[in-house]
Amino acid sequence: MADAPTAGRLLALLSLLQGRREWPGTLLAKRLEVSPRTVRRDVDRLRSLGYPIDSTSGPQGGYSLTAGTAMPPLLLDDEEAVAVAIALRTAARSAVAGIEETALRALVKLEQVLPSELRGRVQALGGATALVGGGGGGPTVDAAVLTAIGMACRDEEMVRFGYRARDGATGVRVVEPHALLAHGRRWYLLAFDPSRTGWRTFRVDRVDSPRPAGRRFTPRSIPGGDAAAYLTKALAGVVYRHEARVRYLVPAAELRSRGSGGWGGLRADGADACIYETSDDDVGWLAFRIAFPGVAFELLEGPPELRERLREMGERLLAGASAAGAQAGAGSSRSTTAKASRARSRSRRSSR
Amino acid sequence: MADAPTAGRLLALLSLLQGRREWPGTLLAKRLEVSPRTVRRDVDRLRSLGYPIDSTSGPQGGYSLTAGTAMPPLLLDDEEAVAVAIALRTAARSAVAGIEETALRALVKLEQVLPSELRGRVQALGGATALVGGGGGGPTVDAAVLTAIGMACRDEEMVRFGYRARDGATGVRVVEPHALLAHGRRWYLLAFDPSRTGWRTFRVDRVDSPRPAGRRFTPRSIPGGDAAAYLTKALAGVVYRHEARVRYLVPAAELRSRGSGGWGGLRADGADACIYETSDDDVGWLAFRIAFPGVAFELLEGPPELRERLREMGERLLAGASAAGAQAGAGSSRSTTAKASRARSRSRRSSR
DNA sequence: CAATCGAGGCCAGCTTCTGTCCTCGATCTG
DNA sequence: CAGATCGAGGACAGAAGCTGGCCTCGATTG
Repeated sequence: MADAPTAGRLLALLSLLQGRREWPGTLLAKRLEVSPRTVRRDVDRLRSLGYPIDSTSGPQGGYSLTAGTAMPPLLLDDEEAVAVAIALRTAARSAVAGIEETALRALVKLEQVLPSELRGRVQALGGATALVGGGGGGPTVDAAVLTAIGMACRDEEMVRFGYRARDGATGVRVVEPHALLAHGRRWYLLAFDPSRTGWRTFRVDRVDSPRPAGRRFTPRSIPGGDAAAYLTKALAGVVYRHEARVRYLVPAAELRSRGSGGWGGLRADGADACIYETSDDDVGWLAFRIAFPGVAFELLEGPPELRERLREMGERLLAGASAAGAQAGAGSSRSTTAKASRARSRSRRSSR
Repeated sequence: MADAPTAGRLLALLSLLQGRREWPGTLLAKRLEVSPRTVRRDVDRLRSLGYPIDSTSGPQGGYSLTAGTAMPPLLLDDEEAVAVAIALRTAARSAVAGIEETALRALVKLEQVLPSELRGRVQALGGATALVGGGGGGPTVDAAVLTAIGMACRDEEMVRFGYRARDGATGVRVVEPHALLAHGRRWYLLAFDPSRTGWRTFRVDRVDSPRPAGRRFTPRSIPGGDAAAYLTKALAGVVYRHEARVRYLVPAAELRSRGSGGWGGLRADGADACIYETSDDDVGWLAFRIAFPGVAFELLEGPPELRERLREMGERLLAGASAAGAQAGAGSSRSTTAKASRARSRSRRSSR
């Protein structure tokens, strides 16, 4: 019983139409094993369901799905689904500003229905993937952790996880998850902790193996009403361990167009320079962020460790550039300019 | 006529099930405006169509869509669709190795049906996005160009575009597009050029405003049968302007785990080091690629310009860290600020 | 144990769908 | 320009398929 011939055929038709631009009606009829008349009727049905289907007459005419006003269901094949999952994982980890939360929501939706075999492929591919700009280190957010929590948020289900507090102490929490918010490069979970009868924010990169606790809860209203506002307020009190102020010798727009300037404030300083203020718990990541644009800069303010780290990076470059190739390299010895020798003489310490 | 009540309801049901984990049958019945009995039948229908729907009995029971063996159609809302589109655009531009082509295919599928209003939002958000690792420069591939060509490939439709050849000469081409392939950080179009009666590879970043030429073609078989193999062979003859060989003082696996080692060959050199061979037309990008891992290295072989560029980068870092512009080449640096000199005077390594 | 909720068989009635006609209009090709 | 191809869509009869009631049964929760 219940094989729903028409409904299934409509889905198949949608799938076919998404795979190619133009389909002649007769071909569709053959594929769907119905008469051409029925195909025409099916197309009508889809249209009346809101899917915009163009049709052209004459030889080489046919049907094609076009852009309308509503999103039709996306019918992805296995490979495409894996690609979308991986793309969303990296996007959720802040490859692009402003879409993290939405990307995560879509990812949760996808992972819920992703066949386990495909999930394995996503793991395999995505696991090997480095974070964008990850060269400088910084905490890593596991996409699996994110989606697990995201699912709990969506389903209003309590979640249990291990948490490593800032002082290093670890413990198990069971909380009512309310929202996952990306702030800067980090993800925060805003949740109500019943055992402490209060709202808490958790850094997701410190969350360990979250799993549904099995109990439902009815959402409480967040103080202030807005999760983002609450988080901002909660974070305002937190000062990252290391702060830095940098002056770049290029206009602010230049930096922004290169994708820098996030995770802190960037403002113009005259027409040809700009000031970048940022902070982080991790000196390595802070240094990488500053050096990333590859533009001349001055470190106006910052902890000694940061200066040291930047020097190390610089000396590593000088050392590497001056290395063995000079004696063995074919024609590359020409480049011993005054600037280079001066640089070498300054970098006595070998890297690592 | 033709309102297809059941088919539409099945789609709606799928959409509802994707939006939440558990739905009680009675709630679904109310939402879909049918009797609970019909809901049960609809669930049966979906199951017989291959969608795995779990159900739990008892109070707080309900239906939920779970992972099965086939991908169900993804029903995204507008925001999610935008997020997916942007995520795929960045993924196609090689954020993750190995899924570029598939991501592009999915993107083509999505863009075909993306409502124009949403397309505008994708443009607005995606346009502001910098390329991954874009700090070092290198050619930019426009996602719109990619999808336009990708659509032509899929639909076996001839495509017309402006092309800037390697020597700088520009011209208009009308070709039969066969495959888009990502190689290293670049995209290549493998196409048959009827006006020259031969196969050509085009670098997509040199393609300008592609648009469908309006004519169809029947695909020819690619010499050798495999597009990827053909491209590899075609590119083997091409030597990039600048070649480099670098020795990193960390194991190869370490680099790979950080997302480096692409766009060239990476092989182990003993247990604690590895050799990286790569080439590029652009020295700046080459230098960035080498410096990106933030690991001690030796430049074994490379053009003088590359050494010079690496030194420049190193000196910029040292200069910036010291914030003493006295000998910096930029010349624009002003007097050492009190803050900066104070900071320098206390620079000493500290623990983490 | 009682209440809740899904599973599913059965049936009557009716809506809906399909295939097969048919004509008409658009489009491309020779 | 004529003919071929292909979509649009009306009409119709017969065959499915679908729905909403009913019912019983089993699982789960409190």
